[in-house]
Amino acid sequence: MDLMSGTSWLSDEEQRVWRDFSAAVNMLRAHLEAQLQRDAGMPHAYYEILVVLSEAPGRVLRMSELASATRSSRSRLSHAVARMEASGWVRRESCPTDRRGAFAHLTAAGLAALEDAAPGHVEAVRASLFDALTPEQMRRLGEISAAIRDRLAPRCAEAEAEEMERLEDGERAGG
Amino acid sequence: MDLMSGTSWLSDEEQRVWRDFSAAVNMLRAHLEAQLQRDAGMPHAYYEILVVLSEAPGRVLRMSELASATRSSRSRLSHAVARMEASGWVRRESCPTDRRGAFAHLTAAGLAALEDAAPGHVEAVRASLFDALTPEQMRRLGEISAAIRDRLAPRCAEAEAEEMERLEDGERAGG
DNA sequence: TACCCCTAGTTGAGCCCTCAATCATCTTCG
DNA sequence: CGAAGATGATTGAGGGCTCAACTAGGGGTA
Repeated sequence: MDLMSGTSWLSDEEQRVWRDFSAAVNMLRAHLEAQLQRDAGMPHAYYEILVVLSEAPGRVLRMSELASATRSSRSRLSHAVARMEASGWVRRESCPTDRRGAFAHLTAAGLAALEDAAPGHVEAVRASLFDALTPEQMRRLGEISAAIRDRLAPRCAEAEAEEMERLEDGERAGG
Repeated sequence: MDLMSGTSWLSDEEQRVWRDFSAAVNMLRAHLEAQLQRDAGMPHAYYEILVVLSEAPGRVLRMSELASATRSSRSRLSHAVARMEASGWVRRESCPTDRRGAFAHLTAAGLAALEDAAPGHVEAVRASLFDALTPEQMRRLGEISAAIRDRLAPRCAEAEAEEMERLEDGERAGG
């Protein structure tokens, strides 16, 4: 058997679903990103950071926890928080018990920025997503999303683990 | 009545659906983007351009048509095609009947790059999306996606039209 | 103590995207 | 014809993201 014929291509229906899904998601993302950027002067990723911080006890979180809560890489979060600190929305403080660590505090200005941004964003989400769906579709979308999330979440850990093994094993395979 | 109380916030269920959806979509995008970048050395946006071009009659398309087929801005497409031309995947040619216009041709190298990239990408889509869903969920996702797409597609045109009107009308509203 | 490895976080380069401005050309209409 | 405006496409600046390298501090072991 050869490689190409081993590939299982998408059926017509799968292809149609994939293209519609892709189009819908791209348009939705672009729409919400533009709304937030235009009306609140922040990218959606920063909005999510503000939301997570605002819900944390004391409105403080370790950088690592903030990264995993926003499903973001440390690097990305670090860049983002640096910029948000320059905007006065977040303040960084080093951890006394582990001097490698850092806390990210939501400032009053950051909370205010979030409160300014939220109504417009929520309305945009409602108008572009929920208003397009029946209640049943909304419920279905929740189930489908959870299934995709649960399928993908372990993969990230797996990928890391495999990478580890590969590095540790070196090359043992001969033929 | 005041502004804030006029905001209709999301219900608990809406909020849960939105967060799951958001997480699922972000993870899926990141996963597919990384797979394509790692295994084929191209971003997903470029892959889509190659797909659309490969399906066009003669494997040629006007820049504008390519832009609208990929739901991309002219600017973005222009940058992308410039880079893809440097990779030898696309060749640009000016239109003889309208000298403002340009054609984008898929080259043999571009087609080869697409054919190399496709199996891995398709398998990633299958593994991370379709394998997570039952056949019924897949069908539902298609319907939901189409609904969102149809809801958003006219909005783009509307937004432009409103922008036009706003510019033409000037400010007539006094209060 | 010295060594080694692991973890927390930052940094810089390079790439892609958006926005606004620009260029060149077509079109319309007086 | 000629000026004004619309259209097709490009450009450059600025910002966010990823990847890989790096800094710095913790934790175990001999």
